[in-house]
Amino acid sequence: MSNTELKGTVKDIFSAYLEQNGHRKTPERFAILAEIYDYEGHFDVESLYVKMKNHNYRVSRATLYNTIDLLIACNLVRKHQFGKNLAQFEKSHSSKQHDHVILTDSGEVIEFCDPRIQQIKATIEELFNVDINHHSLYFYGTKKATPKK
Amino acid sequence: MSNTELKGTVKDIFSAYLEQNGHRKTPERFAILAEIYDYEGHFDVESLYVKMKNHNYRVSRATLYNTIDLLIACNLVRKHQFGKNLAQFEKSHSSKQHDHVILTDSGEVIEFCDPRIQQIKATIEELFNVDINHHSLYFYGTKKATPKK
DNA sequence: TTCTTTGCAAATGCTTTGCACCCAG
DNA sequence: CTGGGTGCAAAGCATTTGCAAAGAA
Repeated sequence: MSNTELKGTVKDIFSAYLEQNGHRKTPERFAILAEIYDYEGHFDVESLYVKMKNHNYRVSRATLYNTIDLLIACNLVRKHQFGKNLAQFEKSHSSKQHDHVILTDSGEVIEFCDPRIQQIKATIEELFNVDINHHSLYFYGTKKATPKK
Repeated sequence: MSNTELKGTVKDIFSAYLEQNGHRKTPERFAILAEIYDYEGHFDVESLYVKMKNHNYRVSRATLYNTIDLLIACNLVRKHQFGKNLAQFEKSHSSKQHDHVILTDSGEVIEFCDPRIQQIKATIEELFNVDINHHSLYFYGTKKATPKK
């Protein structure tokens, strides 16, 4: 699957979401979607704002926040708060479900996958009679002084 | 173990931490520690501020933030960001390690424990050669419409 | 045309900072 | 004494809101 096809899919999902919820399909919304899916890792609103300015696209921060909320609502974007006051975001469609290790000294963020999370999720749903929509798991730590043997 | 003894222990831990790090043992710091350990669940800075005002203790918000940072540094307090911009805190000493389920419709927070987290933690430490200091796991969901059978 | 969405700027609200005074060591 | 700590108020900064103008349906 090429990147172009992927983007097409994502655009369709967003388009369908907007339609089903009586929101208008404005060029700003699709331009923002495209810029976000151009990111590889995490980004914050300010960085996205600058990125679009550099691409000569005129958007207001208000519209960015507004559109990101819509994208979160249709699961195309995920929001993170790595302990800071600055919200971080990342695309979530067709990127493998993953969680994060944050190195508190360097600020580095490592991604990982562990299937046991899904088992815990199933237990929680059963135990508390809830439907889990999504989760976030962060491990905070530091690099070991001793090298891996 | 009585609550009084527990508080004594906590006070000693904080006292030792302050001493070892060249911080002064001010009455404000211990008063704030006591108020925080009087909470059962989560709290935010504003609520703590009001609580201390009501107990006729005069503190500034600046001191609250400052002291909470110290308490986090010696693992007596944990910080949470339940997706909001408002930081939430809770005492962490001798309260069983637990994680949270957030019901996104009602805002209710449920606590749970699952030993599999520790297994995942061990895997992560080995895999990435890191020391994990702590973690946070949040499940976001809603109550099931159908009642438990 | 109608009414949502946008951009801009002002407002909000949590948190941090500057500074003079205070007090623990 | 001395330098870190405190209260207070002002400043910072991410995010939200108000409003007139734009444009999707």
